[in-house]
Amino acid sequence: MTDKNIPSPATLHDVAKLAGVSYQTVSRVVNNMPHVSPRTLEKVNRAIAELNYQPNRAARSLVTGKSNAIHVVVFDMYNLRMIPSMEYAAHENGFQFRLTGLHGNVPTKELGQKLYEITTSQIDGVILVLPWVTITDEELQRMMRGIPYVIVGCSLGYETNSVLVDQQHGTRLAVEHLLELGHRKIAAINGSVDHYYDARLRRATLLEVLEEHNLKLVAEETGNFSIQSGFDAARRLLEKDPGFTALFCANDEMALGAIRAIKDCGLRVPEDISVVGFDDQYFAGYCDPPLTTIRQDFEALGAHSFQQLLSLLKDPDMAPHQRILYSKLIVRKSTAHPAH
Amino acid sequence: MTDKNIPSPATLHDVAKLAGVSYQTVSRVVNNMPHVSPRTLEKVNRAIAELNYQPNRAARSLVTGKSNAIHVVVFDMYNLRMIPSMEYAAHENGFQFRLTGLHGNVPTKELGQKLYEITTSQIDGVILVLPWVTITDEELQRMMRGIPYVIVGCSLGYETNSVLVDQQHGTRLAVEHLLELGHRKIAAINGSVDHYYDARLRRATLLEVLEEHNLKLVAEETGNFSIQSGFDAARRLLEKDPGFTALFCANDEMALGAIRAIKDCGLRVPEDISVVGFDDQYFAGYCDPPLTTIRQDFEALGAHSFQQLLSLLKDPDMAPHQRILYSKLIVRKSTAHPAH
DNA sequence: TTTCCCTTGTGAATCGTTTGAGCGATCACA
DNA sequence: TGTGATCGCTCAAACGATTCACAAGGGAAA
Repeated sequence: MTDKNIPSPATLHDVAKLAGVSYQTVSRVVNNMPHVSPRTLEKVNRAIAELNYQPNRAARSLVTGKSNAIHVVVFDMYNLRMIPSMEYAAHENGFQFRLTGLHGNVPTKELGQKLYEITTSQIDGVILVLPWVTITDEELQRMMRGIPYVIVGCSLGYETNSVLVDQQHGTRLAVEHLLELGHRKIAAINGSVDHYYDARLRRATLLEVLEEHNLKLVAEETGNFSIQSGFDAARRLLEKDPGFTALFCANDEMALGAIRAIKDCGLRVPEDISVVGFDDQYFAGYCDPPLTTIRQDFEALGAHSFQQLLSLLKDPDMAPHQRILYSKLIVRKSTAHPAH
Repeated sequence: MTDKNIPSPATLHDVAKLAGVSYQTVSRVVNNMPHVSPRTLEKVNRAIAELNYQPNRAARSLVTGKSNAIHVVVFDMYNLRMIPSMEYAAHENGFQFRLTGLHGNVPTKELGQKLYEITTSQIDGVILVLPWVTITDEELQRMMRGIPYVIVGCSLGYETNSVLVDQQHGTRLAVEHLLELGHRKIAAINGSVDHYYDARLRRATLLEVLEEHNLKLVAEETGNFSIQSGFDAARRLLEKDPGFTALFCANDEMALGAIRAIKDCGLRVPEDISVVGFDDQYFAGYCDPPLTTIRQDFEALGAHSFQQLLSLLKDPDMAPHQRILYSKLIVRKSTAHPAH
């Protein structure tokens, strides 16, 4: 009924007929192939514009085996902030953007199934946002069946294209900041070391830097990166009362929760306890006190990962490399000299 | 070189050969069509499993004109929190998830171009996350070329499938809460009424409720929903010093910024000024003071919008309807009786 | 005028499916 | 035993592009 008003999209033939050339020639124009005179080019382009012609992606995909689309696989929707920048970069470069989120701790087999579906969908490239590493480079490479891919957020070794933030550098900045302020009794709320690559690196670096100064972590709890878990973890730390003067939190959300817990105990931040976060989430500058933290540029992470995929698409034989971004220390009001 | 190890995906023919039947029969099996004997079904299924067969989406798409995919168009990546729940629902139901974000204030023509590309890509359905309304129902309907779609976040009238949150109800809750506490001098930081449907409704309802109590807004500023803009707007309000005791903010981010500005002036929240936010973002319960706000269930919004699209896909002649979600008041510590 | 290249058209094959038509074989019923 | 109907399966034609090889026509250079 209403369907009558909707003309089915124009095809190559329609354009050809209107322009008075063969559909072959139209195909040449559409694909920017040589051997077409300016005059016919003009005619064809006008016909294309008039009919509002768009090549049928399915047909094109079928014969070329390509799709002009990339697929992003995100685990636990780990850091949504990367998504818009990836999406933007993809469309800017003429690629469709497809997304799938994996939930919970995905076993390798299920991941394999998902990747099989994706890699057999004529997709041009894949970005894997992997917060952990329960998979080897070889396994992944096999699963990807020759489709170009880049990994974001963790490293599987130098043989794999990846883009990541140097967690050791960032953590070092945070810890050394606390040390310079004079803190010696430092506690931490870490993320799950078993599940998160970043969490593991941050924790290891924390211990390493302390060791360099002949110090030990006075206490430690683990959270799941949520505000609530930071709150709970800080409560546990304070109950044990190990007398720490500074608290290193593996992300801003947990730092926010921790600050609430500290205040609830009648202590002040930073006078009694200094708190550093990680990530510089958009609320970090506006909580109370404004959070000293390590800024990670997630937008850049997303944009770079697409760029790397794009390079790989253009030159499939490109030597794999890792792109490392560095984070920086943002000093605000949640850290100060210890009272002593 | 490495390509040798990657077997090209199996086709219907491969499966057919292995199972010893014709490829059309395999097609029948794959598509759960009747008229296939249990014995051949069994044979074919075993062959499918053995070859790890996945139908070629492009080929299927080409002939059916469908894609088993939905496309979500988000303006300004307005509220990312809806994305994961949409994505999840889509994949749960066997649909691919494609995403495009539109940036800035997109003119209708450009929107039309984007939608043309999308609707001619054999997509099954579209979800439009539209924060504003510079387009009419008819225009949109024409642009969608018969592809089923639902709108999220604003209403284009009862003829259009949409799912939205009742902004008037939520705003009323917030304002009446302030009035019940005894506030009479209320100021507001609104979102841009020209650009956002929600902002317009919230502002209008705010004025309406006040009017019902024979009150007027004592002062008003406009922000762009960012923390910084809330901070700036609050500064301007305080400079003018209209002596308000309560501040209505059109979202939590602006409320957060406003609280910072208020504190910077040496005033206290809620003792000197009560603040209500909107949305109940995840940080709202943990800022200082914890924010009284209106909770909007964005996850439900995303899930429902997919469900509505799914119903529409199953029955294209379904009568259009609007699905309204209600928000609720979350009272925390940022509001109190006025000092007088 | 001849030669050659550049432009364009012709024709056909191919990509991996879906889908309606059609063809035997089976089976119930009279 | 003859007649349809039904069942299980196969044939063959699309779907809309890309990508060959090849030939015809035109214009410019020799």
